[in-house]
Amino acid sequence: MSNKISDERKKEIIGGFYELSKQNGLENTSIAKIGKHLGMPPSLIMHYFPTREILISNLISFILEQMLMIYQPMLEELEIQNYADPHTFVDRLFSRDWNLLLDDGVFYSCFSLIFRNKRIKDEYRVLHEKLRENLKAILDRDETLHGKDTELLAEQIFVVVEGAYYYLSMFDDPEVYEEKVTIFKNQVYDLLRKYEVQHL
Amino acid sequence: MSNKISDERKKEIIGGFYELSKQNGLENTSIAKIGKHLGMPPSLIMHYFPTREILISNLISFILEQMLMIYQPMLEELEIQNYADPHTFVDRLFSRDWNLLLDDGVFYSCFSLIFRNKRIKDEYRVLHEKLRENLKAILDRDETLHGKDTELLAEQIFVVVEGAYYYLSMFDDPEVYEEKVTIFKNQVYDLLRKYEVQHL
DNA sequence: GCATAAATTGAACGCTCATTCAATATTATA
DNA sequence: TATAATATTGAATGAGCGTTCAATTTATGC
Repeated sequence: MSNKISDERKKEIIGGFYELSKQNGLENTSIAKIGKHLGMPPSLIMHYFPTREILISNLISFILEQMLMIYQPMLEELEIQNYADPHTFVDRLFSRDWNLLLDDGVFYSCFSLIFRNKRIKDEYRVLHEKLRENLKAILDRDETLHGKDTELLAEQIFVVVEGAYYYLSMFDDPEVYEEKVTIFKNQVYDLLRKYEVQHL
Repeated sequence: MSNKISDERKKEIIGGFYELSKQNGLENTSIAKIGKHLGMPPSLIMHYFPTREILISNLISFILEQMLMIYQPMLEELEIQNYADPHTFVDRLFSRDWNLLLDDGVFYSCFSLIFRNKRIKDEYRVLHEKLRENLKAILDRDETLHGKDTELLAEQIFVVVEGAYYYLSMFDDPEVYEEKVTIFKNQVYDLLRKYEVQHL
């Protein structure tokens, strides 16, 4: 029911903003450049996003929505089988799938804004809590983990995943990269195993 | 022997750059603003740092040097006693000490540049490798860990530390913050214990 | 103390920035 | 079809940006 043209244009603009930020960096992407890229005057962009701050705020919402998409295939599986293998999900977290959804450079540029903007910080925190809650939901359906503190386990798994993402982004050599991925993946498997074993 | 005035001025400029970036963000800190802050014309800044890129490059070197200072008190202890308790060091990593040395906002702003600048990426990677090597050196002097893969252990410890730093920066409530710090600290203790136990 | 080099100044450059505004074109409503 | 609302245009604004340069002050070495 809501205004269709308006919504489409907004999506288009945020998409262009994201694309250019990916190429040239967030700090080098001006409203004029977005306009040129999309073939529209800067004034049209400012019609939909009255200030640059609002524009950035919307880019961040877009980015955080993208992040949640890592669960997309998992949720379908959950619906069909009422179960999803935690190990498979961990593999997925460490695969390149996430990079396909979201550019790391843009992500960390936006992340660095949390330190001077409380609203952005809150938005990031909520996203990270959602990521953990979703993992907890997956863990809760695994019977080997029944009765365990899956909230704690999800927290511990994700802190390794996030540390790994951060650290691995410094390595270009695919061989070294894969070697390190294996280490961190095993580190998470150990956590899962530790919880499973306590059950016996 | 080297030029004293020049070196002092350079330090002063980088210091001012860092201070203003802390307050207003890296992307909002211009050469003119640094000049005004330090009471010198922008042309003097450009005399010592011919381009803004070079200025940023030097800021990053400064920041990474600051990070290594987390080891300062530890190295003295190592020299005196030829031993440093790994648990004490882990506590130190999770304390606020690191935040005193370095502002998180500036740190992550600079970090986000690794994705479009290979030289910065390399510099960050080298720093992180140093952090791990230093921890390995501490672990190697602990007899309960003798003969163990301390390189792997250091890697696994730091990935938790780095994930924790990232995630914890989203929490302002001191109570929640402390609760989560405890979780991640225990996670690292578990890693240490796991390696120690295997020894018996 | 004089020559040379280094440090410092201040004015100026062209460019890009986010933002504004009034005018026009398009679409929706009645 | 007339009217109102929305979408789009293009030109203009002043401020701030990184950078250049020639001139001047200060320090250094002989």
